[in-house]
Amino acid sequence: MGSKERIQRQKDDTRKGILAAALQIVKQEGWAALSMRKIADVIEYTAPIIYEYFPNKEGILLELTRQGYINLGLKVKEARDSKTNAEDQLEAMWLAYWDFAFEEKEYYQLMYGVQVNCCELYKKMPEAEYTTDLFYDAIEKLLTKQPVSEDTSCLKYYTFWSLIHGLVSINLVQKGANDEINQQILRSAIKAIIKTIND
Amino acid sequence: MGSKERIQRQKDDTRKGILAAALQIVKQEGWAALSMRKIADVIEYTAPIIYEYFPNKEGILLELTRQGYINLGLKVKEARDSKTNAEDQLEAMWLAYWDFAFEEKEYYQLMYGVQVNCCELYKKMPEAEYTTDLFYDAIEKLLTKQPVSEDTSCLKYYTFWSLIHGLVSINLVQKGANDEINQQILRSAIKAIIKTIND
DNA sequence: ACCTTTGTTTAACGGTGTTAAATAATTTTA
DNA sequence: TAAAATTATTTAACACCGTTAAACAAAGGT
Repeated sequence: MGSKERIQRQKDDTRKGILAAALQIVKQEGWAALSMRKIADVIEYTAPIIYEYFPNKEGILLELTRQGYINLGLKVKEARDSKTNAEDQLEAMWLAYWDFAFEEKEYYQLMYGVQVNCCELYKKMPEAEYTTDLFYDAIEKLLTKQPVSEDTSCLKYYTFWSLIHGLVSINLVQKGANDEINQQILRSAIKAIIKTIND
Repeated sequence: MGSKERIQRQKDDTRKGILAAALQIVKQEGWAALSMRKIADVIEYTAPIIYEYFPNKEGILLELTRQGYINLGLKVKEARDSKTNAEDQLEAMWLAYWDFAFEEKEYYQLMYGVQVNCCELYKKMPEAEYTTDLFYDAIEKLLTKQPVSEDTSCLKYYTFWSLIHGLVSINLVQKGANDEINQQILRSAIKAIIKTIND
């Protein structure tokens, strides 16, 4: 009965199709325009069929969020492995984070933007922790004062993240900004924080 | 005919009532739960009456945004005037900005959060520029290299704003964070940026 | 008292997420 | 192969949303 597997494959395909359709709509019309019926139109089904694959609309968003975190993690890891020096690694990692935010704008908005439930997100989404851990490790390598206190690395991590996330947020909504200035802010601020990392 | 004025006063009251009702609903149930019909319920009218006072829902949000910018401007100015030293002024101003974000959480979310139209916002909202100008002035006072180039102060302003806005955003969605750590990040980062303001 | 203007509501349109019931297609069983 | 059971899919409906046009009520002016 190989038909069982064929059917399963078809089901997997429609599931992927739903996610792809959602992303396509969002890229064309933005998050506000995403609706179950539009997704159904794209995959050439009617809306209720989607509920055979996802519990509800939020389930779709959650899955896309998960994909986003996995992709971001890969990019950041890749950036780290492209350098040997610890400082260069950390800088490259944040630049990769930055690039991801704009290359995968829709994903980033979903992951850090119009979030609904956030407190419970980290529990449901271990994938989100992976990227965080990468940054923590990189920061702790730069901390000379041993043993590294949890508070110190946490503080440094949040300082970095705040700056870059803030810069990203501002640029995602206020498109008019100059890209050169962004790069200047980004690089100089990262260097400045790295410099003061052992204060 | 003093009744004309009495009627106008009543109209103004219902207009304020609409805004107050909207804010009340948002504070109780969040921005996602705000609807025209709910507002109507609170002010004890039916929904269409709101359209006598605002062109549409966005009009209400726009007015609340305006109020937010005015309030923020006042708070920041107040903070500036509480100090004499230029460095202390700038620090106090950003701390006031920070406090506003959490004291008036709903306003801040509206002003910088789930924004819809942003490119056209600054044209329609001169109030938004007031606060920006305050910060620009404070930053330029600290710049020793004269004449002050537009690019430099812009760069410094965005660095500050990114950091603080990022920190605020993260804390508005991820409530679990420790407030002491936030204050530590905030103060140390502000001081660090101020220190490197003439690099 | 009538007419006009103003204030307010009711009803409706097209849209949203979601669910239950009805139907169509497929597979299993006799 | 024909009937039964299971699965896939759709239709119809519910309650909500923003918004608008028409109907209705109340007040004002003549």
